[in-house]
Amino acid sequence: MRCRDDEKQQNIKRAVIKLILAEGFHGLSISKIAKEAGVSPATVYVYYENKEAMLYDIYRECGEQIYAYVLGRIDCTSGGERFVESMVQAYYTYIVEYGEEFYFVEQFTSCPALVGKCSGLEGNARIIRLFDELKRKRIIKDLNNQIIAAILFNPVKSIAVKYRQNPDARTVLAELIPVIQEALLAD
Amino acid sequence: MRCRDDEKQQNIKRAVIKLILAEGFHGLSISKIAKEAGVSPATVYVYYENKEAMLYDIYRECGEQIYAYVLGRIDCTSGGERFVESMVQAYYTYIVEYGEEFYFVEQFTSCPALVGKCSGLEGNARIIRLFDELKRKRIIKDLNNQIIAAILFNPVKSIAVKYRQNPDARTVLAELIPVIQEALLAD
Amino acid sequence: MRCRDDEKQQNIKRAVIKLILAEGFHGLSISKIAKEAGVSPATVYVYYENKEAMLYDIYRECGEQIYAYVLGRIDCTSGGERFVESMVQAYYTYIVEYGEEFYFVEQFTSCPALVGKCSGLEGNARIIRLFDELKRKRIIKDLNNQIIAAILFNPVKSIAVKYRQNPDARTVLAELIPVIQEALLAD
Amino acid sequence: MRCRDDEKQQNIKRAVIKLILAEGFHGLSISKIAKEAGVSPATVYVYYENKEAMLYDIYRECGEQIYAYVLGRIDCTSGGERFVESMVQAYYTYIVEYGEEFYFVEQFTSCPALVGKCSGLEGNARIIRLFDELKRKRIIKDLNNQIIAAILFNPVKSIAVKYRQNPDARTVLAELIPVIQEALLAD
DNA sequence: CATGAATGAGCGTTCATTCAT
DNA sequence: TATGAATGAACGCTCATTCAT
Repeated sequence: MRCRDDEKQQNIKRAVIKLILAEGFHGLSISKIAKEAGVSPATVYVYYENKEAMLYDIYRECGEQIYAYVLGRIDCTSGGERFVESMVQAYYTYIVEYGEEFYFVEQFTSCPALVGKCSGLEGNARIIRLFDELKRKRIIKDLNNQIIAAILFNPVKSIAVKYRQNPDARTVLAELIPVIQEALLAD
Repeated sequence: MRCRDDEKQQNIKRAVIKLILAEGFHGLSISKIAKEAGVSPATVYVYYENKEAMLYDIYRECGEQIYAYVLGRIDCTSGGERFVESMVQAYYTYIVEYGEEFYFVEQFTSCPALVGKCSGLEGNARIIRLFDELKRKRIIKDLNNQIIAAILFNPVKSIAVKYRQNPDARTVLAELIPVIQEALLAD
Repeated sequence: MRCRDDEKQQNIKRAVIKLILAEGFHGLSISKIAKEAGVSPATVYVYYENKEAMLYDIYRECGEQIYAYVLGRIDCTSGGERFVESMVQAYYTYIVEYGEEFYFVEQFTSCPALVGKCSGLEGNARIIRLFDELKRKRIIKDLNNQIIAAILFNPVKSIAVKYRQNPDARTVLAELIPVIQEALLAD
Repeated sequence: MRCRDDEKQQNIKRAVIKLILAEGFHGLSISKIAKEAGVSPATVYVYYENKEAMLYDIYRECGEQIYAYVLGRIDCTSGGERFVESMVQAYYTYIVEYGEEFYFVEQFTSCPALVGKCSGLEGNARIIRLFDELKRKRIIKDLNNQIIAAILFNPVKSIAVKYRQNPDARTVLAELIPVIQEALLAD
């Protein structure tokens, strides 16, 4: 018998991510996905149980990828300032390099109807543990984790979005880093 | 074609906002809207040219409403600390009181396919002018406006979303305010 | 506004009945029905909630029609022999004249998956009451109603089916009537 | 292509018969059959040329089985009354014991679109020959064979269906037997 | 202005069947 | 022989929109 082709599933995943950026969750359809992925609509159902499960699955993959990317590039051993800087840089680089995945996760996350049916990401728990550790070591202030995450990620995100493919972005980022450092790091 | 101040149009608008929260932009349909609003599908087209125009229109209304709400509750005359505090409080209160409108705007905004076809909101320009003025008065640091906005709004937003209807929210908010003040206010 | 067109619903009904005879319940599809009825597939859903409900509805109409037809042509006032004769003739004539409706009901009835979700026909209760009355009057034997109905209807049915459009049918029917009379009538 | 006496083919056959009872001919699909039979969809095509041929084949097997079962249990040597009684008992027992097969044949038979493409069953010819012989021996009346078959089989069938798993069935059957005897047996 | 009817196009999904192993 | 992958076609149904009143 023919064997499950991992490349086909990758094509489908890529098609979904690409189309979501171009047309949003509304405007996404199985037949568009199939056409973009170069397979038959029925083939999609070989790899995913249904559309909803497919989106959850891809969301999970992309969501975890973000955390893995950032966590893999953080420098936690050279003090708080370096920690913030490396985190911001990593997150910004991720958004620039993986824009499509990023926007997929963004749209999915900001839709309560979608994210509400989905359990939290594993990567998020890892970040929280990291924050707790850094607080214990008195590297960052003893703040609510939600606040830390919000200050650390959201401004970078909004700059990355606004300055998409604008060379000034790095300058703005350089301006942002000390602000975050001042806000989060213990004296 | 328009007939503002009509109760029917308000019903339609409310229906859209409610359904978007419950089911997302995907899953929204004219017939669902009509049913929820208690009108005929054809009636929707009396008030809006088509579905897309309807969404843009409602987005614009809701988006401007946020800025109007917050700008109307900011205290700009009692120093930077009070400015930050009043802004955070106003934004948080808005999200709690107008959750449906907030999520509608959030989802719309995070969808490039939608927001890309829409010009910026007027309220955003007013906020930018306010920032510029506060920078000129040396009340807030001379930072990129995108950074200021991101630091001011995004953490509040993520707390409001996470702590939805949780009484601890106000405590967390109180913790957040000094962090933002430290980050943004000129010494 | 445009008004619901009763003729359209009749066309749909006729299309269903015709197609069921030609192709069976399997092989029946909304698009075939729509084509045969000269309407759009979507129009079918103006008149029926869904395919299943449509079939139940048409089944009920056709089923009751059979009972109404036969009950309207029975001669109950001229003794048992005339009763049996008139019943047999009426039922046979119905099958010949309304073959499509008859086969629709037959197929529906013999499918447990379909008929099991459907409550009994009103006409059946009327027939049972008639049997009870005839038994009380000692016109027919005091037999289980199921037996009476089976002897009265099933042989006619199987002859009508086998001799479809064959002129010998009437001869065979004439042969059948006394057999049924002997079987059911009180001495 | 065939490989009779194979357990896989029996599983497929059983799956078809079971599913037809549960869901009707509409609602039957190769993949459901395969799942129920514990084989791959492709395997079905090893044993049957296509879906239609499979149904015809199984119908033929089940149809002949009924005749074989009943003919094997008839007592033709102890007079007409015993003949009718044994026939009724045999047929009833078959329906109770092989309900799934019975309903399969019933549904198939009552669908002109299916049965019309299928030649008559061999068992039917044997029954007809038996009737002719009994008529020649003046055991049963000289009636049209269709009538005999209808009176002999259909009432039993309708009682078996109505009284499915109801202990009263045997009582009703006992009531039916003399009626049939009176109707069919020569004086 | 307001409507329920009407629709062609498209939806997500499953179909019967074939392919490659 | 037996399989899971693969598919174009079709499924039942809903869509955004227009029509006739």
